[in-house]
Amino acid sequence: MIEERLVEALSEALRSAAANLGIDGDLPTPELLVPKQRDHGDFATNVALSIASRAGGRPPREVAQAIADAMPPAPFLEKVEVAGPGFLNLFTTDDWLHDALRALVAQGSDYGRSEPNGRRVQVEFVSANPTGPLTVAHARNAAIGDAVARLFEATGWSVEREYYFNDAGGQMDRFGSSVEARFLQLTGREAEVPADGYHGEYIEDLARDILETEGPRLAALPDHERFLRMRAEGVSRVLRWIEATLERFGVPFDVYFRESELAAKGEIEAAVKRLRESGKAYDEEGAVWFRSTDYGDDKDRVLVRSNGQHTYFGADCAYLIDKFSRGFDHVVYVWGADHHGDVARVKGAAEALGFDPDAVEPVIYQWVAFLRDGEPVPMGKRSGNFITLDELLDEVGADATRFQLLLYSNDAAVNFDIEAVKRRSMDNPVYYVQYGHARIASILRKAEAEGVVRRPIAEVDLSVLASDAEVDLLRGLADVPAQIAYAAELRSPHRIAHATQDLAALFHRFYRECRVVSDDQALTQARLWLAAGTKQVLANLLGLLGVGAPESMHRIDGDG
RNA sequence: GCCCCCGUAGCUCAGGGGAUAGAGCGCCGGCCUCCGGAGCCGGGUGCGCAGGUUCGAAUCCUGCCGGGGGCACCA
Repeated sequence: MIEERLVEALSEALRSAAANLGIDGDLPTPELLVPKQRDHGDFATNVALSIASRAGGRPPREVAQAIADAMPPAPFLEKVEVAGPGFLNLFTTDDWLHDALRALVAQGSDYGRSEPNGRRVQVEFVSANPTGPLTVAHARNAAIGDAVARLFEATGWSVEREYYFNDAGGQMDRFGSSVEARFLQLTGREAEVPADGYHGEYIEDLARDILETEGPRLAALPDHERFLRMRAEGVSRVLRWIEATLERFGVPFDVYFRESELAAKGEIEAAVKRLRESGKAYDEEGAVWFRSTDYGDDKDRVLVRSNGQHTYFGADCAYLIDKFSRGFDHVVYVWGADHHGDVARVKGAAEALGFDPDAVEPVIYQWVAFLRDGEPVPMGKRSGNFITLDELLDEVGADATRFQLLLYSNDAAVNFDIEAVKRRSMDNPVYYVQYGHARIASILRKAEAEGVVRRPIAEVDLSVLASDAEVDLLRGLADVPAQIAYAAELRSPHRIAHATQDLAALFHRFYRECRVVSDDQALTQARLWLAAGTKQVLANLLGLLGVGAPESMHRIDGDG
């Protein structure tokens, strides 16, 4: 809010200075930056530098001075200085920081969030085929997808989380055959799990559960019927596992979408028809192809195979139709690095189908390698050799897992050392942040126990918060809405994770230097509100990551 | 071969074209008569290489080098 006012004032000064300097044409909107060094002011702008070349050879500093001289009075603005090559450094009074704290207290859990923008976005993520439990390989997708969804929510979007799965493809057939074989074995019949089937122990668990709940009579069904039944029984059970795991992980889906619905609704045919009409689909060698090379793909892609079955990509096109038919303004796909090659053709397909390709947004993240004390953890679902997400959550806990997975840029391939993350120490920064929150909670409890009653913040003089530690903390709190907006714009939850750490650090320093509850009642009141505001913001930020903000933490004894 | 991501401190990673590039871990040294020491303070080294754009480049562009991943009518 102060930023807007300063930009307004700067714009006015710029217009006036430009007229005097003989600069015509469009003027840029001055951009504010926060200088790294305090003596460079509270805010700065390089607008003089960016227009100096248009000022008839005048040095940038002279242009900057002209703008400074033309600055109208602005609320909270104390002085303007010309510095360096031609920066304008803006020095503000602390009043706006006090206003920011009051706004934060008034808005509570809404602080940092934007007003509803009336737009709907679908975030599709995880989307693992239900051939087995979710593994650690799915964890980053779930963490990023949910956090991105939360960032959309925080910036005013109405969000739907969707899980898409293939319930009828070749992979599912092999899964079905595997379950069927185990089931037959349990009923005493000769059967082999196909070599390319699923050999994990959990397949036997599924078969046993089906046997217990459905009875051995299923073995007597005609072969094909039995196979279909086994596949369906297996899928529904695995889906229940997946839903339970995701719930533990704090990831609620609104819709589980089966691929088979697309064909059932006739959307595969509709997609092919629309693509043909747009001239982007053609027949060759008995198959139907999409001219994805028109959209930057390196080769055209098959939509419908020569045997009449649609491809995954064909289903993707139909799925686009389905998504947009549900009225979303924007659809997001959260994809691992292996899908980067799909970006061009899916956006291309959207365009060919008559949708805005910019409304189709893949969020790509790089792989995470799971280690145990530096040794890679082997993966491989078919072999049954993997760590499930449930096991990871048992070992590490949901909060530490999510925070660790959201700590790095989506573009960074990360290592997740299970032993290191498990260690309840500074090895996992989540505890640093949560500790900050718990520490504030403890202070507030202490104040209450001592009978200190917080007066309404409107009656509290916040100007007593004058030390560096206090002002820095106030600044940190005031900057949070901008941080959230920027993280959301970039679809970068890791920025939020870093913001929580920065804020916790600001608080810990404040705590060290400033005693909150003291004999000075005026100071105590102001500091209690500062602490309470910090607690609120830490909780809000952690909430964006799906990480809990505990009121207390267990003390660590010894090596914990 | 083509495509995507990465290369910043000993390690793991932040860094929005701006001024003196940051954090955590690890290492060394301090700090509890006091609201939670899972904390605080201090100590130092770095943008892979070469060009280009710019008043200004870790950031944008090109090439090279190094690391990771992906390129089926599999579905």
